[in-house]
Amino acid sequence: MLWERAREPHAHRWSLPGGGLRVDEDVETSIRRQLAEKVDVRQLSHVEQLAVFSAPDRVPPPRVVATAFLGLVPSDVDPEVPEDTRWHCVDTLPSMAFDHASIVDRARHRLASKLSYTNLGFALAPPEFTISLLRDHYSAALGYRVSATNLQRVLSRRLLLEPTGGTAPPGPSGGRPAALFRFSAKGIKVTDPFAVLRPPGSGRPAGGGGTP
Amino acid sequence: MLWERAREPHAHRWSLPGGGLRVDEDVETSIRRQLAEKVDVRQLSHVEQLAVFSAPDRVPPPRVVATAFLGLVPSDVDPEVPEDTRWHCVDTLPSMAFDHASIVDRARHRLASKLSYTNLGFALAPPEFTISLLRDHYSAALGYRVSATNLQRVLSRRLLLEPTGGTAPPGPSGGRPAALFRFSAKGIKVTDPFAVLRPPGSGRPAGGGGTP
DNA sequence: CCAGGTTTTCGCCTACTGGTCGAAAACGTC
DNA sequence: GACGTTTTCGACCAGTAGGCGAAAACCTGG
Repeated sequence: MLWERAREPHAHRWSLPGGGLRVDEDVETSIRRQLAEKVDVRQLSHVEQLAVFSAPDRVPPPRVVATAFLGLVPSDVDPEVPEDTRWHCVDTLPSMAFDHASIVDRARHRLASKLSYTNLGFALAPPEFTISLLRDHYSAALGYRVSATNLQRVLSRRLLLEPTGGTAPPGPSGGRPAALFRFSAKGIKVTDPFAVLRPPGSGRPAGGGGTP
Repeated sequence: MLWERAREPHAHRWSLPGGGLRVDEDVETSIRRQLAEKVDVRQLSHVEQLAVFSAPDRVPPPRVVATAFLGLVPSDVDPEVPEDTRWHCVDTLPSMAFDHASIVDRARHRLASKLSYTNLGFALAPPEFTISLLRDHYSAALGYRVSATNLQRVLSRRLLLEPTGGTAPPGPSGGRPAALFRFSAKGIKVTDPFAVLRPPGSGRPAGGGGTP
């Protein structure tokens, strides 16, 4: 979501939403306040600090240090934005003001990485979703084709998919109706990473073996 | 590494090294400059932004926003520090000034997480190291026992371990001398994450099959 | 110099995980 | 009712992690 600057510097160029930090708020409160002027903040499914951008010449003087955030909105919400603001496809972004292009770059990298070691992918989808939708989001964020079969198995083996029982109507060209799922958070947040080097004794599920 | 504050507020309490950002430097340059007053900066094997701490009341007025960093030093360097500064064990830290305890907490969490999905573990060890040493670092950072056997296999399967040919002398109580390894960075940085959902066609190593 | 303790290293086995393929199911349209 | 489409499921294979236990290589004490 970009906003067309009205004033100099970089007037009429697209830039990320944001603004100054007030003395009585922390940075997350601040960015949520700034965003509230653009969209309904309750739509945000995830917000996290991205990085501090602080090159002395990143903006014309006076010097400004920016704390950039990564915010996600589920794909089902149709966020209405004010006149001077517009949603863009990340693959076809216009030229942007200041160092905002590199901020977007970092955000895309962060999201793609986190899809691998967290469950952040669910923050991209509505509360109820089909596997195909989820796969499309993964594909878009990662930049390569993802198999729905594999995605479903990997996620359901982690006990993250809970079928709602309902189905979604097929598209205009027919096809089997897709089953609906929701994110099954068994005390897990979408941001929790799963370890690769696990604690000892955690590879052994209860039971097993065989006393035939 | 903590530093004992000389002046109010929080005089005589331990705090993380740091200081004000100058107008002509970015935050990373700044923290490296601040650290240079304490230790030889060339010893740092890794530096990354941790997070911005910005609660309005985190320090007594006037308000200060801090960009915290995570810095790693290989375990073989014995960093000499000035009089007012000391290295502490992270498990037995003294009471700290401001919100610095929560900063340390976050740093420990970040390091433990990153050990799983990056090769940051190598930044904890000297250029040449034994598997046991590496395992000890992993165990300390993760907080649970790690098997040297498994660690070696996992890392060498990723082609990250390169034997130097040398061996390290055994400890005072004997034992087989340990082989020395170095980090084999084949165009890989210690910070590069490895994806769990891989691009299609990457599970197939060249060749394979069988035409006997 | 040999017996016993210690630490590292290697091989084997098992369970789990991810990737791929193809068949079957469930829909729409012609 | 035949055909195209999309989803779903099962099967197969290779790669990966965890867990022994044996062997190797060293030390010390008798």
